[in-house]
Amino acid sequence: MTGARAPGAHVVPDAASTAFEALAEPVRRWIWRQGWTALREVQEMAVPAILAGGDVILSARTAAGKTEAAFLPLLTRVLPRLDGGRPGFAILYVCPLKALINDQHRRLEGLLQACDVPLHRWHGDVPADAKRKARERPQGVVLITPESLEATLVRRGPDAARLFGALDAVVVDELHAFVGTERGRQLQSLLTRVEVACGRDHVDRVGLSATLGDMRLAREALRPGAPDSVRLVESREGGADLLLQVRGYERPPRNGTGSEAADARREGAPDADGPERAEPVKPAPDANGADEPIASHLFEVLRGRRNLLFAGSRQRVEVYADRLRALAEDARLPNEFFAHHGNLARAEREAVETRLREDGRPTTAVATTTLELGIDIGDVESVAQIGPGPSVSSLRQRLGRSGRRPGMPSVLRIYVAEEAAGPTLHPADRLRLDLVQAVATVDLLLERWCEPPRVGGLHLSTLTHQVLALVAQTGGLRPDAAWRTLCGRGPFRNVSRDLFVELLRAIARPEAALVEMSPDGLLMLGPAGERLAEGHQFYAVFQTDEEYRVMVVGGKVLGTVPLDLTLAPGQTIIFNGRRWRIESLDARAKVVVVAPTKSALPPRFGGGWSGVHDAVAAAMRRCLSGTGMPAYLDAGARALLDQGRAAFLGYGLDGTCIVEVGRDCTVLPWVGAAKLETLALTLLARNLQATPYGHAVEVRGCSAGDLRAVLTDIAGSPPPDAGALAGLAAKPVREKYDGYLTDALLARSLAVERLEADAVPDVARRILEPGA
DNA sequence: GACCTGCTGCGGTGTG
Repeated sequence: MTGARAPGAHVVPDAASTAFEALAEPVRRWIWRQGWTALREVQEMAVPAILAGGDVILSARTAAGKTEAAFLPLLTRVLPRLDGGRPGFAILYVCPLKALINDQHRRLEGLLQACDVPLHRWHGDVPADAKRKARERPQGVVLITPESLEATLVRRGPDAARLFGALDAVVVDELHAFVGTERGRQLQSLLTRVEVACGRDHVDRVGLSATLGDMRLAREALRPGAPDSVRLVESREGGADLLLQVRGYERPPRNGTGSEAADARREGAPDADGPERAEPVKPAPDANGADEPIASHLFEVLRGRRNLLFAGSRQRVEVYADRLRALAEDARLPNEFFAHHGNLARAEREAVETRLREDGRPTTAVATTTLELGIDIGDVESVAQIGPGPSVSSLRQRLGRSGRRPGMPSVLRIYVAEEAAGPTLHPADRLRLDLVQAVATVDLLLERWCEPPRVGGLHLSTLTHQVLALVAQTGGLRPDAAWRTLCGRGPFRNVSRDLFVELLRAIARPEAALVEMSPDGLLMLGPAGERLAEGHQFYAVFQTDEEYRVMVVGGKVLGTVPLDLTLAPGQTIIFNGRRWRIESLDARAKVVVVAPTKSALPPRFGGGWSGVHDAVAAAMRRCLSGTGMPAYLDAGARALLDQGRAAFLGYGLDGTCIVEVGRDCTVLPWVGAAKLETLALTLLARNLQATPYGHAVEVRGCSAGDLRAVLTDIAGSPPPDAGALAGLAAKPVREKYDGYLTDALLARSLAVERLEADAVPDVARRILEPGA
């Protein structure tokens, strides 16, 4: 393991606390009773900033005390005003997870009691009776999800002014989880709608966040249109030392001829019923199993401790949880390895979280990104990861889960397996791009760089939803009033009046029927809009698919599996880290009943490849063209990097970005996913068979010379028309309400959100002359 | 070759 300085250096706070003196009497008394000797750095900094009023972002690592940093001064602000007895909540706290609301409720209960301020939980699992009582006597602090806030506005629009008219501030927790997403856009819109409904010009917003790559984007996210008015409180307290290792492994070559194996891999499951393929391609030995050397090393270093293992996909979570459990059984040890992902039942996941947080026994949670979020699991001793991971910011979140105790380092191990070299290995595989991506990601983390969220999208699906919600909330309004609330003052700033009218026309078409105009010029819900807005599934803006429940004989629900999965009685699956046989299946009730068994295969979940940021791709090229060997690589990883660099030079990639493979070409432009996708569409528009795959664009049936000629023409031409390129894309319907829009609107939104047409000539130039 | 998040109100019946 290699020591390296983690992002975040120690900062010594001022010894004398004027912040403490500024707090209200009951708040100070509560602090005394906690036995705190001093306020944490972020709290010292937050108190004067929040007492001064205005919008504020508090940024500090997990467990630095951000929640108290916000609530100590906010309570100080509201306490003098509570005696008047005016109805209405004083503080609205919004966060993305029900589990986090429950955590925060536990955490704030004592403080709020000491101040004699009511505290309400408000989400789908809270009994309707408690919510009714909070609605009847709105006072104090309410902890709510965006969806429950949406439901309140839609169902009780006329009540909004009474509930929220007296708000002193809104707290947005886990701000980074909202930036650039559909759900974040909905939340921004909700906060504007609350202000408008109450006739308020401005209600202070306080954003809490652990990881923020770009502070300007975070400020814009908290107050769209006025980022400069948002003050920033950034604490760097508590950065631990980092012990880091990247380990490399070679797995045995796949069966079948090289090209066949590569095709099968590229196109997913082998297709057995094609007449031209008499024998299906045999799956590789590891296709459904763990890499055995990785599993044994994990078992050796993780057992007996408290760890998180990020396995990369739900299927790999199941595979490794199952394999590590088996290794524990072989060693006659009690099991300490548990699966944790989004398809497991809440009770199963909570059992793992509770064991990590409260139980002294050694425990490793094998997880997807579920445990990156702010759920309280205490401190862990080490973090391990299989594969390069999706992004730098994700790696940073994972790292923050360990090394939280004073004097304890953060420990991170990354395991990368690449296919052993053989005559049939594809050039892209010879470059060892998984290992190179892991190195690039780690290097950028050590440089403290982090992907900025992708902002600036039109989000027309969510705008459609917000039009329906606003009409339902108000009972009908003039189109120009809707535009002013949602686009003029609200977050849909890049939607002009003309584009808004085009959207209204699209969703008013008879085949959509979401809205219609009343004779006196009011925007009303159409028949389909009424049905949507009345439904239980209306309040969330993100898309979800239907799934089967997995139930053990006797009735306990383990979790869910995708509906399109081919499941039949007699088949076996690995689920929740254990092996099961399917006993029966009820398609109407969507239930799979299972019983324990000895051997089984892991279930398949959906998914795809989302690619990397431009900066990661550029760092990958620097890594391959360099000669230095990072100190954090083990012998296996060093060998893989040597192989990748030899291949890089062998293909002449220091002087070109094109590798000719038989009658095809592989193009490696070292750019991120959006530029790669746009380049492929540009080539497609010129009648070349171009497909983005991984970090490359593959061009079928085209010589390097012909491809160069086309790229020379692209480099010398104006950028292609983004809308026309978007029209060629296969999947324009991506979000929940996209299906109601016209092709023209979908192409326009895709062009803005996913493509970078303006960059295409430059990308073509750099492919032709990489050194330039 | 990926991951995650969320959800109302009412009417019927049963119980103390």
